[in-house]
Amino acid sequence: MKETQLGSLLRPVRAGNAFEETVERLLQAIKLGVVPHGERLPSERDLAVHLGISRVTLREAIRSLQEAGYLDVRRGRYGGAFVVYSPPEPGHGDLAEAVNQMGAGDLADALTFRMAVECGAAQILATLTLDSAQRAVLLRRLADVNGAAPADYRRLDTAFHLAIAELTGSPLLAAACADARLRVTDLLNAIPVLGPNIAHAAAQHQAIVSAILAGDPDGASRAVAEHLEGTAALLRGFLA
Amino acid sequence: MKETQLGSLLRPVRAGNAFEETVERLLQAIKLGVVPHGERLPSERDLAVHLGISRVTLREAIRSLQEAGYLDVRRGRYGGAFVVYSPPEPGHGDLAEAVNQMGAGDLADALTFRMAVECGAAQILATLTLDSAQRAVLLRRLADVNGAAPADYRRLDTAFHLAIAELTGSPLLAAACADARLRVTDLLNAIPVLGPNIAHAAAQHQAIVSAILAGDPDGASRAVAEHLEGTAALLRGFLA
DNA sequence: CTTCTACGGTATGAAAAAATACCAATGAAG
DNA sequence: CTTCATTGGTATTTTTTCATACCGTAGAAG
Repeated sequence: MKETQLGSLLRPVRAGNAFEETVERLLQAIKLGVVPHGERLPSERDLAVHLGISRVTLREAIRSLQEAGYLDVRRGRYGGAFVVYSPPEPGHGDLAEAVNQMGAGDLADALTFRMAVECGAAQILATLTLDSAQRAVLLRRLADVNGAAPADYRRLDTAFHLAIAELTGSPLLAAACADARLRVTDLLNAIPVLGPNIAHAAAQHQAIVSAILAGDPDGASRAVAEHLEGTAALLRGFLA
Repeated sequence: MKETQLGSLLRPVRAGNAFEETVERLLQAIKLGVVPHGERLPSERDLAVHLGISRVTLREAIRSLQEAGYLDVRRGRYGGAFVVYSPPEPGHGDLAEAVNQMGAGDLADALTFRMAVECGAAQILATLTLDSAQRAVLLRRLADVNGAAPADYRRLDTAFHLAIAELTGSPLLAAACADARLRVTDLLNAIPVLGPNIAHAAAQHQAIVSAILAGDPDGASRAVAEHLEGTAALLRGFLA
C-alpha cells in the first residue's frame, strides 16, 4: 500500500479547537437556514450535549455569534438564543471573492465530495421501498422548493437535498451530505437566483424525485449529477 | 425545516477525547493493513503533526497500543513503532459476536454509508479522463488484489477500493471512503475468505475497473454496488 | 571505535476544555 | 401577584491537551 493511503487514514484527528469548530457549526446551521430567522436554538444545556462539548465552550461560541450579530440571546424562562439572520440577496458581487477565499483545490475537493455523496444518497434511496410517510416527506420537500419565494429558495433547496440523504436512514450519510453542503454554502449564497435557473432546477428536482419513486437508482443518480453539475460548472468558472 | 435535519448539522463536534480518537485511528490503520506487519509507523514527531495532536497525546495512544501488543516500539536511530499484527484467520467464529458488538442500527448505517460513498467515488472516477500513471495505479491495485494470497487478501482489497477514492483527487471523498471501511473492518475480517468468493470478487473487481476505464459511470457504480452487496447481505444475515 | 543524528523518553509549565455547583432573570400559570 | 420551572450567567476546580526544552539510545557511516 502506498504512502498516499496513509494520508487518508492518518489525517488530522480534529479540525481545530472545540470553540472554533462550534462557532463554525452553528454559523453554518444559521446560514443554511436550518434554524430560520426568529427561531430559537436549543437550550445551552441541550446543545452542549448534542455537540459533545461543555456548556462553557458552547457559551463562548454563542457569545461570539451574538457579538457578530447572528444571535439575539435572551435569558429567563422562554428565553434562549434566537437567530437574527436573513440570507444575503443573491448576486455576483461577492462570488469571485468567495471563491478566492477558499483555495482552488479546496473548492474542487468540496464539489467532488458533494457530487459523490449526494449521488450516492439518491441512488440508495431509489433502491429502497418507501412507505407512504416517507414518500409524503419527499413530495412535500419537492413542493416546498419548487414553489419557494426567491428569499427562501436556498433554504428549501438545502432542505430538499438533505431530506433525500436522511430518508436513506443512514445518519452517517446524512451527516456527510450536510457536511458537503456546508462547504459550499457561502458560494451558493453568492450565486444569483434567476428565474430560468429556478425553472430549470425545478424540472431537475422533479426528475430526481420521479427516479427515486420509480426505483431507478441510475436515473436518480444521473439526475442529481446533472443538477449539481450546473452550480459546480458555474463555480469552477471562477477559478481562472 | 424539520427537527430531523437539526440532528445532521448539530451533531457532535468531536467524537471523544483526543487520546481515544488517536488510539482508534492508529488501530484501524493497523487492522486495515495500511501499515503492514513489520513496517514502521512514521516518527512520533511527524505523526503528531499529521494527526493534528501533540506528541504527548500521541505517545499515550502509542503506549496503549504497545501494551495491547499491536506495536513494538524501539528507540534510537532507525527505531520507531513497528506493527506487530497479522490479521486473524478468517472464519465464522467471531462474526456473530462482532456483529452483535456494534448495534444493529450502526451496522446498517455503516453499510449504507459505505455503499453510497464507494459507489459515488467509482462513478466520479469513471467521468474523469485518467492519465497513464493513474491508469497504471488502478491496474496495479487490481492485479495485486486479484492475485493476492489469502493472508493478504483483505489488505489488498482495501488498497484497491481506497485507490479508487483517492484517484478522484478529492481528499474529502478519500477520507469518507476510508472512514466507511474502518467501520466494517472488524466484521470483514471475521468473514471467511473462500475460493469461490475470491474468484467471484475478482470478476467484480475487473468489472469495476473496466467500467471506470470505459468512462461508464453508471456501470462503475452498479459494479461497485453489486460487489459490496455481497458482503453487506452476508453481514445483515447475522442481525437475526 | 568514534561520531553523528534520527529516533524514542522525560519533565514542566501553560492553555484549553470539561465538570460541577450555584445564581439570576423572565414570563406564563395559577 | 405569587409561584415555579426554564432559561441564561457566573465561579471554581479538575482533567485533558498542548508547547517546549532537553535527555538517552541505537546503529549506520566514516
